[in-house]
Amino acid sequence: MDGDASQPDRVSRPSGRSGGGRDGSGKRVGIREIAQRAEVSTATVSMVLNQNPKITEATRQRVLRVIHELDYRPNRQAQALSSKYTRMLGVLLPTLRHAVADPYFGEVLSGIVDRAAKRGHKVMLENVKPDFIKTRQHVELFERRYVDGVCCVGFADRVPFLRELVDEGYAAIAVNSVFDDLEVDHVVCDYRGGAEQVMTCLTQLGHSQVGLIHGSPDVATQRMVMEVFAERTGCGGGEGPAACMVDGLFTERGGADAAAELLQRQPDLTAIFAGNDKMALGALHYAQHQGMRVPDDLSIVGFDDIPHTAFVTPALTTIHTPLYEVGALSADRLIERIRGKTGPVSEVLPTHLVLRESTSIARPARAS
Amino acid sequence: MDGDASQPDRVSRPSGRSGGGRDGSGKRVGIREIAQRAEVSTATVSMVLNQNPKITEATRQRVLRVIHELDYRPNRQAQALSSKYTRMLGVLLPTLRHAVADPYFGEVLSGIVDRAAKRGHKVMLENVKPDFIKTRQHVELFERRYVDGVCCVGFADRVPFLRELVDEGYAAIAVNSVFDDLEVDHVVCDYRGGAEQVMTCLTQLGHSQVGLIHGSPDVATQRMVMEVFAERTGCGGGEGPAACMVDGLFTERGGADAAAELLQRQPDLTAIFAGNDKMALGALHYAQHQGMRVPDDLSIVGFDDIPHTAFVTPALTTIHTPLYEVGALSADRLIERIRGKTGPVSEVLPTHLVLRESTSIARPARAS
DNA sequence: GAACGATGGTAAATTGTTTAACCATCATGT
DNA sequence: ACATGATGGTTAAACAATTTACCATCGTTC
Repeated sequence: MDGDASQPDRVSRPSGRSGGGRDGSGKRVGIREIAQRAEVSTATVSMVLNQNPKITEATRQRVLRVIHELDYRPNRQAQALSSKYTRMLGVLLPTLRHAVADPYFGEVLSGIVDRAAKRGHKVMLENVKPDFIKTRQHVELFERRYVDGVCCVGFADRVPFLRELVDEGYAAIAVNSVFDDLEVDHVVCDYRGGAEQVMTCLTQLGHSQVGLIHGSPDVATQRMVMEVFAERTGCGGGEGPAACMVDGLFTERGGADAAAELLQRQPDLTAIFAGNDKMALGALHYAQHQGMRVPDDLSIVGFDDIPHTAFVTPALTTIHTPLYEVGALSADRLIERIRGKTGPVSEVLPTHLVLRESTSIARPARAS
Repeated sequence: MDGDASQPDRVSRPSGRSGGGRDGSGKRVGIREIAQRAEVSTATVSMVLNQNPKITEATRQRVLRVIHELDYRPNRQAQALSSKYTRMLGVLLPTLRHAVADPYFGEVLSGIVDRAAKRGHKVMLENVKPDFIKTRQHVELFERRYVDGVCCVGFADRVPFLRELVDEGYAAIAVNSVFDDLEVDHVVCDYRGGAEQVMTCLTQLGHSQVGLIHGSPDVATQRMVMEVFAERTGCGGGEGPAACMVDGLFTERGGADAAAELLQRQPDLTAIFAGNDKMALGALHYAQHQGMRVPDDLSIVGFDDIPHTAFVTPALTTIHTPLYEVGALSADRLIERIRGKTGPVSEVLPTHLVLRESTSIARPARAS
């Protein structure tokens, strides 16, 4: 998939295992034994391991043969110690417990882990609780040489630790989030574009009274959705709280409550747009519970296209966000940055509308 | 929480940062500089770091002061290289992509990460795909000294790699799973007990026609549920497939399909017991979709008590499994095993019934 | 006062790689 | 014939800790 020569020391499995890479006396075999048996220096072996082109094909083969014979595997700690890199990526997640349980994070995390593995890197997980920052674990990660770089997933604006890392010159990337007052590498889905598509779709279906359930406005991507919504509806652009939008806290429960609030404020609402699928599902649940028919009485649109949305009845119309790819690309870009590639990274991946069953033409406006 | 002196080298943050642990010339400060400035040997500093009681309180303080002044942080790779331990745990998950999206794994994983952190360990994530085994990454994890031990979460019976690890003498623990033909440390919830409670509850409510939606019979914990179910209902103990139980594949979709199958086979069913909550939710969804009233027409019981179950309508009666604790305890036991504690580990954590709204007294049997 | 064991510390070896600097050897251009 | 530049390696010094002997000192005990 990528012609990337970035798995230096992965050597294919030897045919005859001789006890898991130990020599006769039971001691682990090291680079020295290989060098000895192949009648070369350890430097040469190291260069073979790292595919240094300086080495002739002939000697390369000779060394490789011995490596296979002795089932030699380089010690990662030693490699990390003497080389500049640990080949370990950190993934920072807030409140891991609930984050990991979310399909959203599952996709992103898988993308990161898979791509990192493909590039010869491992991934370490960190649960970022307030205590984590307070004890300065985030810099410790770098200063103690645990990792070469970190992926930050799911943080809201007020995370000073990210700024600190960037300032110190450590490699960090924001995964599917942006921070407008901070220049940090990031890979995000096109939330703005997605929101536009939703609004266009709803408009075409004749919906003029639309409510928005957004996640925390501390999250820049949610603000984008709010902005687009405000531009398109003319409601909510101002300073104070607007009648047409309610915070759904990113959760199903919150989405349900927000839907209740919206419908109470504006009973003539014909459509609800939610900033993520969980909130949309909550709204759907609430509406059905209230005896409303979706989509006949109320159209609902989500955001993210988590797997579950296709299963629920009616299947949810939503915006597909390529979260797995976001994770994968983040890992790629982070690794490049680690390897010294400079220049700001700012990738925006396209989103698209997935039209399913939870949307339809607006019901005629109630006679007033 | 634990009086465990197992975070040797975490030193509290220095007051005056002098540039992130670098000396005047911009070079990272090492144990040598500390030793020099404190007028002791590097061995002494190392011993202070590792809380070796051999060191006098007076010198300990002197060294500590210098450590704080210079903002020194020991290099983890070097520590790992020269000591016997990496202080890294691996977590092996099958098909990470979907696994992580599951609240089940979220809880377990959080438990592992939190407890590991508390014990001064980091956690590495591995996505176990067929290729992972084929390229023998599982042994590489140990032989290349990536990890000291691994937690295996969510694997079915036929995972030869676990046996191999155990045979080679590597530290591994099965998290919430058991393998009856393999003696490996494990920490599990009491599935048998949970199933008994469910059956007792249903019996008391007067349900005599109960169907079971189980997960893959390749998973020992599901087999336990199946066995208890068979004992209590007298159905399904034999060899061939029984009318009263269907495989729900652990998914919502599968649960829905299984419910359809069960109800078609036995229209007089008054209750369905599912081996996990997702399948139960699928069954619930199907039943409601068919116009059945839950719990009036059909009682449904799940297993695991994932957060979502409390939110759905009707809220699901289920068995609470302490998954976070399972993860945490697994990390504990694994670390103990790594440190040389021998003897098989076999912890069974109690489960309990959470009675919510999806169960009620059985509807009267249809007049035949 | 000599022998002895504890106490608190040190010097030096060890861990297993990478890498910078150096060095033959050989083909090439002048 | 000779300086020149690649080519393909080697030597030895990092890398940054831990750990194993070993050692001096001191307080006891007989």
